[in-house]
Amino acid sequence: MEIAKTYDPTIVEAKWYQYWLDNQIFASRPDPAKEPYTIVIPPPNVTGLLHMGHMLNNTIQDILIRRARMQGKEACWVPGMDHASIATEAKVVAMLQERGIDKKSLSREEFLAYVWEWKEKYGGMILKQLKKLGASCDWDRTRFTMEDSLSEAVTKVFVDLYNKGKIYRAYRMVNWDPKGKTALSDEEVVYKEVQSKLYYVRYRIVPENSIPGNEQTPHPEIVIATTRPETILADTAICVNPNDERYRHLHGKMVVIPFTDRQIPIITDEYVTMDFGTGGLKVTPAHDLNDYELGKKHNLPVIDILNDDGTLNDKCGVPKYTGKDRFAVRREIVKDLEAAGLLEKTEEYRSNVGYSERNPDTVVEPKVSLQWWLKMDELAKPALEHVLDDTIRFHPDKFKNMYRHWMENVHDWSISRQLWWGHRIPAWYDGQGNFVVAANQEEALGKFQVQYPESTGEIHQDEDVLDTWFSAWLWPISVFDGFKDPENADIKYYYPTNTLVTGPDIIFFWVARMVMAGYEFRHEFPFRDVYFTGIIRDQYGRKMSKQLGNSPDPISLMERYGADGVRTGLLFSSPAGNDLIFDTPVPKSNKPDDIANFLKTNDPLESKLCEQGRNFNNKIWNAFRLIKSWQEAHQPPPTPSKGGGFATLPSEGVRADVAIRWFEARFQAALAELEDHFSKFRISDALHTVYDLAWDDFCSWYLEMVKPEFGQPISREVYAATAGFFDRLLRVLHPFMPFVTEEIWQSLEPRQPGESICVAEYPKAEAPLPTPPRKEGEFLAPLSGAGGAAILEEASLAFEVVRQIRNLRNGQGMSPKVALELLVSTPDASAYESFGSVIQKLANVSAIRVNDAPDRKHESRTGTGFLIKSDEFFVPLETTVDAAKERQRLQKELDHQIGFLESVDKKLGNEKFVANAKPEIIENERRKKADAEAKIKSLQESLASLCG
RNA sequence: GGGGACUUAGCUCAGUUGGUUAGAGCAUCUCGUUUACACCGAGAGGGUCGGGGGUUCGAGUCCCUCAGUCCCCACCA
Repeated sequence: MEIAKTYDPTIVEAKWYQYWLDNQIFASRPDPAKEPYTIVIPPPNVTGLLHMGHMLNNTIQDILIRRARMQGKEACWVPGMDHASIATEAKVVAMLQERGIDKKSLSREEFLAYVWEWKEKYGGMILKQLKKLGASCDWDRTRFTMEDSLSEAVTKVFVDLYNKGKIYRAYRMVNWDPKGKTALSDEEVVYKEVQSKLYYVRYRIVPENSIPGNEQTPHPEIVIATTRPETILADTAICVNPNDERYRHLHGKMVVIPFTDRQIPIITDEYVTMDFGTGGLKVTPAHDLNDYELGKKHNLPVIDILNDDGTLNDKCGVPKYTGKDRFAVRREIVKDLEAAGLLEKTEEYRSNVGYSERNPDTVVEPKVSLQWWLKMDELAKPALEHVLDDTIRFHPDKFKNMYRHWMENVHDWSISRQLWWGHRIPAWYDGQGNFVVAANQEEALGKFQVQYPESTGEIHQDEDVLDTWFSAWLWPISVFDGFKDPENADIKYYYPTNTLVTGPDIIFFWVARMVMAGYEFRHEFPFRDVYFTGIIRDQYGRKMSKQLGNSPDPISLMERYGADGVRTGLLFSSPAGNDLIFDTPVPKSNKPDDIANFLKTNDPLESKLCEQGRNFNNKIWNAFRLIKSWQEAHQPPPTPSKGGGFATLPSEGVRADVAIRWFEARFQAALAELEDHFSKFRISDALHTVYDLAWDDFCSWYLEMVKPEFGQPISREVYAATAGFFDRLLRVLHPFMPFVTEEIWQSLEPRQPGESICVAEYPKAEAPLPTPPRKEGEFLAPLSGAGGAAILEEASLAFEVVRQIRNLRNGQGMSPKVALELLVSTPDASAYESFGSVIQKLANVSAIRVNDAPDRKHESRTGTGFLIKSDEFFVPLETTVDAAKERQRLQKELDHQIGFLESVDKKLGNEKFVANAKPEIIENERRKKADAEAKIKSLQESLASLCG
């Protein structure tokens, strides 16, 4: 069989994903014999498309779930979608507008028909894209927040919370999105600092109201600084600080609103800061939260001059402004004020302005309106407590602080939205101002008969829908039908879930509220661990977003580098809890010209990270090709040997028992490291561990050790051990790169139909064993712990020797093909007994003579040497070495050692160090001193002999 | 304004209770097309650990301070 030299993921990935689906590998059902491991996906927007954030987030979830599945747990990853009320509605409104249809011209039913049509057409694309990534979700469990049974859950919860007195209806100041024409929660407002202006406006004092005898007042007017001059028309008072001497004489007077004949009083309140602006504040209760509170305190009227779409209504009292947008009016009124001599001056000013999260160009208006609210104080208590006491663990735990701060200052949640796409609020009204909350119209009628027997006529349901997050916060419960049937087998088995993987940007929107719902409705936490991924940024440090056009297309990336390549590429640089910079080139701005210029000289899909991921895949692929070639090569019959073991074949050239024992020990150490990383959610570190294990230890060292000469056979035992290692290596790699590992695993040995590496057992760490006697024939004994540590130490010495010899050749410009002789002088020869053949093979050493040349320094032969710890090495060379080069090298090393010795001597000569440091530290310093002294002595001798 | 974090090689980051003269990957440079892999192999160079001060026998690590970057919360018009 011919195996391609480079791995081609394109065909392979689709093939195996289909195989996994066909064989129901990802399907899960409660199995009391197994421990459940559950993840619910953060449901992406139903009409959303995959972006880099999803890639990272879902890769991490997939790694966790695949590993758990291989560890024999009942792994269940529930996928699904969010109806994304405001985001989807905004998209459909825009789509209709393009088609020339105005939402206002449609009935609710007509509009919703369009949304459902849109959802059918574009919905769920993201789930298909997740399959490309390799996400091992149980697709049979796919849920949608607007499907019937989840909608029922929402209604049930609403009615329940209303009956408990936690949901209420009230007039309050809310954040109003004039584009979406809906209320928003505090969390849906994004503040941006913008350059604006501070306008100093003159308000004329009404003379009739001036105090008698004081007509010659020096202040016929009061100047007020404002950033929003258009709201002058909604002012209901001017407020100054009572202690402000400048305005004492104006207390209680009236001023005239410019361009109107409306008069408002000058009131006093200590709330006003004297040293900001002019020390005077215009009070606009309808359009500013603080003014609203101030207005309530002083019983001021509320004059709302804005329509729902942000245009001015006729309450503004100036006909020419009526019907115009607030920003247009701002420009106009500034001109008018100036013309009227009422604008004293204008100053540049930076201030924070709230924008709608979903309509990012839309400035949010504070607006008083009648909305539904959810009381948060009681819900927050257990949710806060159990994060602080680590019942629910945050990774990284710095997010606990953020969480605590929000929970301690939580405001009631404004849950109603003036939209159509979403869960309609289950409240019914009669025409007389009465209402009831009920699961459906029939129940509502019943309630009316009991509560309002006098009520007559038709009832109608609330027109508004609920905030998207009001269904999302139920997700870990509702996906298992925990509301519909609280005692069903699924919810009892899978809940609480194990791990939530999400971005820190939705910690308040979603995570905090899920915790609340968990305790409120199941009296238990919804997940044990929350892993917050970083946010993906571009090379300029900007968050990747559609608006900026700075995100590479994930599907194209996967087509170029393979899903496995992109997965590993992303994770190579994913510090736990920190943002990650993705390295594809991006245009500096999203202006068409910039993009065009950018594309002329840049490849937007070029990514060193993904390349590294792809190269890693290829490396594994080629290890496979090598091992496979051995399998197919002729193997000799089992080699007879003493004691049930085997003798190394000449073609292998090394003591295979040493190679095998060493890699076994190395593998065990890596497994322990992996376990540690995973337990701390250090996923990127875990990848680095398997990367090093596979590339360096397995490919560069182990395979090179046992590799027979070209065309020569390998012994059956070594092949079996190697194939066994490779199999286990593939298993630890599989969660990170599912496709390539499946492809190789399937070809490595004949497999049964339906068999898959996805459900192959994850390698377990062996219990530590005592050092096995190093007798031939016992090499297969499992080895770790003390025995493992010893062999790992011997190996690292041997590897250092190999590196030094390679380096020496390199420095002398010698070909690797020239075999060298190696003389060793050492107090402990054991490492050379076991690893001597390894050194010979990998460094191309013809013979090692250990403690065999005590007088080698007096030998007349030319050569060169080096030191590792206390072992001295000498390589005799036929040809004369470049003496100058060699001297330079030795001198450099000598200088380093002298400096090193000085620093050690300084420490040991310090009485306080000897008195205070821990004994093992001092012992270590003494050893360092002895080593350095030995090295210096040897180096000096070498230099001397080189000169002589 | 309140809170949190970060600043280590050209770049992206490790450095877990303070203890060898600080590590990795990428990039750069040198050598090598040898027989799994040039999506490869063997090497090299590159850091006064943001600045300053302190604690300590000893500081990348702990404390203070200054500077810069970022995030969250609040929203004095």
